[in-house]
Amino acid sequence: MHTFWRKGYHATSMQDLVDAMGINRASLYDTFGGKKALFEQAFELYRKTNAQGLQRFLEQQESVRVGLRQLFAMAIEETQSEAGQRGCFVVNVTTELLPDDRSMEGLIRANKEAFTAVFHRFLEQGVASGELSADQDLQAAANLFFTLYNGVKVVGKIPGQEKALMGAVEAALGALR
Amino acid sequence: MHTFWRKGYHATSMQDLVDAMGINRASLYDTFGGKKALFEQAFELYRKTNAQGLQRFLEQQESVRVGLRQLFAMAIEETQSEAGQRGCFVVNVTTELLPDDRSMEGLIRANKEAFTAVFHRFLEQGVASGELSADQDLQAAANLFFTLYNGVKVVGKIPGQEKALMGAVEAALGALR
DNA sequence: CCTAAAACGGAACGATAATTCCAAAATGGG
DNA sequence: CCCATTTTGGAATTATCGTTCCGTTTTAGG
Repeated sequence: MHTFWRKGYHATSMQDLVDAMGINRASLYDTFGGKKALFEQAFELYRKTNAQGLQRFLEQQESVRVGLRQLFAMAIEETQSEAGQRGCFVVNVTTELLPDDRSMEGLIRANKEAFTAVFHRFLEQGVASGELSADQDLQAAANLFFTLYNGVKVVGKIPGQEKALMGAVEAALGALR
Repeated sequence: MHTFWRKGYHATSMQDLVDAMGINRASLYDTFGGKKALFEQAFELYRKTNAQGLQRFLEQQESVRVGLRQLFAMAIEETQSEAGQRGCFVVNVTTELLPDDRSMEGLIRANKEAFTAVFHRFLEQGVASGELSADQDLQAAANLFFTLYNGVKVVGKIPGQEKALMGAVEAALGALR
């Protein structure tokens, strides 16, 4: 999974995967069926792990602003680390395979919807707790944070953008009333 | 250029390029030197064209909010068109080639800096004209709009996201005071 | 018109790619 | 321990890949 994440689908060879997984080439085919099937399974594992991680993180937050700030701070800090320079697997797949490979489109859309739903519920909690005002479009805000998250994972691939990205996040938080 | 833009670097074969450009394979090598060199030239042409287009567009805008709204509306509408589903060449290259291919990093960074500078000057004009309040971090706002633009170009690869993306943009505009 | 240069069509070259094959080795359960 | 199953190491298969080659055709300038 990490190899696909880092190099993308096309630039990852089966030998790369054999090396990374430490199993024999024939076993790899026996177990997974082929490059594409393996890719899809890796993608689905990543997507599920990611969405659950986000959900769990936000469940533990008491303040919407603080929670979102921390979420983005972690994401941004991660982009500056060795492993985090891979960016977001979903984002990488989106830009690499769409629009030509329609087979991934449904999964990518499902991921988007799951993420914005998590953001949306989190913002609703902010309204219920009185932190946020009820007179704003929470759906739009959820879409803003999801889209911004995608942007962060792209721009964060450029080394040295921590401060600029964190500024962008602070500006976006300013949109919450 | 369009082929690299759509398929990415690794998935584009020289035969794809021969077909797209309609010249002989040997001439292609004679003229450009090789796949990588051709890619870099295509990228630089795109980057320059794009940055100049953005500059020219914003120069004609009298209102910051209206100008940014239109800019993003156009970008979002474009993602729903056939040609626009390619997304943004720079974004695609960033996610495909970083972090492994460091040779593109300088160009990608330069592009980021050019774009945020254009946004920043535009916001400054808004302050000078009285539309925007001077007591906000214009650099952070410029970074927000640049990062959001990147996010739009990713999420916009999923068909049917026009409304959601436009909502995200409206939410982000709400951050301007 | 002539001729040098450029472009062409087609193929060769060596490497890489995904997938399959097979005898041998390793594993795990009875 | 035995044996069936799984995994292995190594290679083969077929196709594609980026690059180069070369005789022929086309082009453009004098």
